[in-house]
Amino acid sequence: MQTSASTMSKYLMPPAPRARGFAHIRPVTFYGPEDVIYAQGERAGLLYRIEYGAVRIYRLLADGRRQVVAFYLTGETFGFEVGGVNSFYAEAMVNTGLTTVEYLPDGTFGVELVEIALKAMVRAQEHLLVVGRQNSLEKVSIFLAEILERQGGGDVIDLPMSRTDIGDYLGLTIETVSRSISKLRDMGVIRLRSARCVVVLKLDKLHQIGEHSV
Amino acid sequence: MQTSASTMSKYLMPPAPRARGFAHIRPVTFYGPEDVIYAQGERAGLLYRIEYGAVRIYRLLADGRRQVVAFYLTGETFGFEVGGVNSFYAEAMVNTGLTTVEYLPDGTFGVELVEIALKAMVRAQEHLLVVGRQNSLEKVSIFLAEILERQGGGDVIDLPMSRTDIGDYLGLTIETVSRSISKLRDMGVIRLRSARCVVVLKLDKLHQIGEHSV
DNA sequence: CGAGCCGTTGAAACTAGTCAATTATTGTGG
DNA sequence: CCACAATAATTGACTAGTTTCAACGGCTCG
Repeated sequence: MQTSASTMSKYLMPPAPRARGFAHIRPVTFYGPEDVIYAQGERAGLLYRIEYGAVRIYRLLADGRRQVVAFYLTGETFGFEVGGVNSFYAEAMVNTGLTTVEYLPDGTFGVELVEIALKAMVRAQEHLLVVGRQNSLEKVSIFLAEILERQGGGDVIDLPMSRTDIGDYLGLTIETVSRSISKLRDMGVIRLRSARCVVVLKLDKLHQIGEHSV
Repeated sequence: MQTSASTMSKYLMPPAPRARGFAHIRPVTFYGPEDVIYAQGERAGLLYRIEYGAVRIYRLLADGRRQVVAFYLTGETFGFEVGGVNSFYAEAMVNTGLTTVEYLPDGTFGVELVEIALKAMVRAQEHLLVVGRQNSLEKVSIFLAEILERQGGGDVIDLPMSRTDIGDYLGLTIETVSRSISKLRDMGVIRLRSARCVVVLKLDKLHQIGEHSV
C-alpha cells in the first residue's frame, strides 16, 4: 500500500546510490508510512535492503506496551529472524523502498547472512547498554549521535520516527523524550529546525553527555 | 585458580551428566568464584560448555558502571563473540567446570556455532524486553522465573549470582533488587531459604507479575 | 478553515536511586 | 571450634528523576 507523496522530506526522493545498478535484478518494493513489511509470527526467509526510507522493528507486549528493538535507515539491511518465524513486526516509518534477498529455501547459512546476524547482535548488545542506563538525557544523546552517524555524519539529523517511536526504543515516555530534547536545545547542544529535523551544534558535547559507555 | 571448597552449595558437586562420557576428549577446566575466563579485548575463538557452575558475561562502562549482558548456567554454552575479539568479560560466579571447543582456526561457521549464535541473539532480544520495561518488580519476577526454568523447573531457585550481579543485569541498584525480592516474599509469592536460595510458592503469581511480555 | 494528530510544557504523584545504618553471612586466624 | 573481621544483604529515610495527567501550541490534511 502506497501513501500520498505529500510528506515533503528527503525520504521521498530515492537517491539509492547502489540501487541503480541492481534495480533490474532486484525490483524495489514501495511502502508508505505505517505500512507493515512483515508481522510477528509470520514465516521469515527474506532479507530486506533499504534503498531509501526507514523502518522500525518492534514487538508488542501483552499490556499494549511496545518495545522497539531497532531502527533501520537507508542503505542498511534487516530481516534476520531466528527459527524461520518473525519474532517482530517490521513497519515503514516514512516512504520506503526495499529490495529483497531470499535466504531460507536452500537452508544454507551464507556469509552474508552471518554478517547480518552478527551486526544485529552487536546492535542489540549496544542497545541493551543504552536502555539499561539510567539517565534519560544520556539515552537521547546517544540516540541522536547514533542516528547522526548512521545518516552520514553531517550535522543535520532527519528523524524519520516519531517521539513515540523514540520513547518505545529507549524505554521512555514521549514526554520525557520531548523534555530531554528540549533540554539539549536549551543547553545549546542542538537546534530544532522542526520537530523531526535536528541540527547538531556541539557534537563533542553530545558525545560527552552520552560518554559513559566504553 | 581454584578456591577453597568451603562454599557449600550444589555448585560444588560436579554432576555433569554429559561430562563423564567426554571427559577424556575435552578436559574440564576449573574456575573458582570471580575467576576470569576471558577478558574484554582478548582474542576469541573458543566455545565454553558449563559442566557445572555459573558464569556472568559483562561489559565495563567508562564511568565504572557494569552491564551484565548474560548469565550462563550448568549445561549451557557460551563464548560466541563477534569479530574474533571478545567484547565482554566472562567470569565464573561460583566453582565452575568448563569444557572448550575451538571454532576460529578453520574460519567456517558450523551448525553448532550458528545455533549458539542464534540462541545468544534470542536471549539478547528477550533481555532487551525485560530491561526496557519500567517496573522493578516485573524485572525481578521475570528474572526469577527465567532462572527457575533454566535450572530445571522445580520450585527451588539456587542463585549463583549476587544482588549486585542481578542489579547490573536488570539495570537496577542492589537496594531495589533487594526490596523487590522482599516484596515478593511479603506477597507470599516466594520464600527465602537464604539470600541465594529462593523457594517459589506461587509460580502462577510470579508469571502473572511479569506477564506483560508476549 | 477546522479537525486531528504530534509535540511541547507544567504540576503532581510515584518509582527508583542515594545515603546511611543494621543484620546476616562468609572467611580467617587464634 | 570460636571469635573477629570482612563482605553481602536488608531496611529505612530522604532525594532525584520519570511517569502520569492535563492543557496548550503547532503543523498537516481534508
